[in-house]
Amino acid sequence: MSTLPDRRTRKRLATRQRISDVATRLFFERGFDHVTVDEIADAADVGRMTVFNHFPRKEDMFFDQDPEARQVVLDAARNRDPHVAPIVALRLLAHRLVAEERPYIRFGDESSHFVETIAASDALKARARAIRDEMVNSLAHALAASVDQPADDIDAHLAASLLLAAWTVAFAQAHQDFRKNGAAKLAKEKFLSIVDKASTGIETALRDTLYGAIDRDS
Amino acid sequence: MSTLPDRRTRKRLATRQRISDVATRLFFERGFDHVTVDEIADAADVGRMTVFNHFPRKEDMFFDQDPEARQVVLDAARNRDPHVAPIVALRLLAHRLVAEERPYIRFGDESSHFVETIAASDALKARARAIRDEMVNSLAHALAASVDQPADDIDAHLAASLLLAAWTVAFAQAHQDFRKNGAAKLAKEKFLSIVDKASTGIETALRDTLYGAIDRDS
DNA sequence: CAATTTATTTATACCCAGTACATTTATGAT
DNA sequence: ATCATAAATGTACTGGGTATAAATAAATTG
Repeated sequence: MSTLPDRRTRKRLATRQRISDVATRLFFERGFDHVTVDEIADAADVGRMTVFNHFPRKEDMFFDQDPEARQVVLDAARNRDPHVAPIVALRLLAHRLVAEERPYIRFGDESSHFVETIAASDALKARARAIRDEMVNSLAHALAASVDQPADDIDAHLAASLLLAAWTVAFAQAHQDFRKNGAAKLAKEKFLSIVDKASTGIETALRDTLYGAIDRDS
Repeated sequence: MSTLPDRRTRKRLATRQRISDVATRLFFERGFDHVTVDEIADAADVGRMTVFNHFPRKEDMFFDQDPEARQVVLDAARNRDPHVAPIVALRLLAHRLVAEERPYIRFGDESSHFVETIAASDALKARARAIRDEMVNSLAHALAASVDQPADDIDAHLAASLLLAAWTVAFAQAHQDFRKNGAAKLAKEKFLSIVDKASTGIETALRDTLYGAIDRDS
């Protein structure tokens, strides 16, 4: 399948990884806003420009593994069981991700620290919102495509927007719950209960569309 | 009621207004990112520091009349008819605001240009998202207070988040519609149809809570 | 293996938003 | 007229991000 990349590529990836690791450590230790790019460059033993080569924005070092997380959601929208309505498929995805304890929907000390680091930084909060916005758009497109509708279909955008809003609230509340009780199990349950509550409502709003109903012709 | 402010205050407000006017004009002419704060200061004939005195962020000059817009929504949540469920009250507010053609929910060439200027600038988009986020929080608090629940009530947060997500989609789609057809009337109808569709769904999701149901004891 | 091309790293110099701090100037109060 | 206060301003700085070009290392070609 994947052939061994050449030395040039290996070194590039190694450098990138070293920068990411060093940056993550510093961000976690001292907070995003209190670490400068110059410090990261020094600590990773590379030039300042090299850092910006690999990470156009400082925030990209923090949200490094975000692309994979997005892909999981988009794949679920694209490869759903055709007998299950898109909104339902995404609700089931939430259950599966929580059950599998994926790195981005997990409730533990590490991910708590992650969330708190974001909360402490305006720049990170802004980037998190931007990522969510981009996610709304790509999810809307994926949903539309999954029912053979044009990419700018309004109901798809509405569904994507409401779903991600609900997930965001659920995630925030579940983390708050975890910080309070320290019980991952309860946090998970809280997360899913909010997702389920919102999903059924969104399904109702879009019940007359292709997103809330099962395809008739399959 | 409001007594005439003293000269000091009058001058301060005048300076502020002059900066805001000059900045808005420049932003509209050349795009937010292509106007520097120094240019604004020069054009308004004030020192650079004076600009930052009145507007801590460059973006604040653009979203100058935002605070009033927020207040309208919060007031509606607080002073609703007790026989109408909060979510319904906000749906009715949307209808009223559109009917009254409030500056922030209007569909015309001017507001189109406003929207396009935001779309062309990452900084403005980021600020718009931040404002929406703050709005979600204050609306959640207002909703919770309106039914005598604690400020961090989850259902209130869910309602606020879903409602603003829906409004945002509706606003964006209606503006897209207006740019395409140039018909304000159709754009209004599109806005309200999306708001209504989403609101009924949100109401369903929260039908067992105080936000989707009429108070029993009134 | 030597020569050449190509990708990566790096240094230098710059732009711009935003902050800290000190100073001046205009206004209000006594 | 004097004093206190608030607004406007100047200077100097921090830090993220960009443009450009030079240096270095790896791949490719003859």
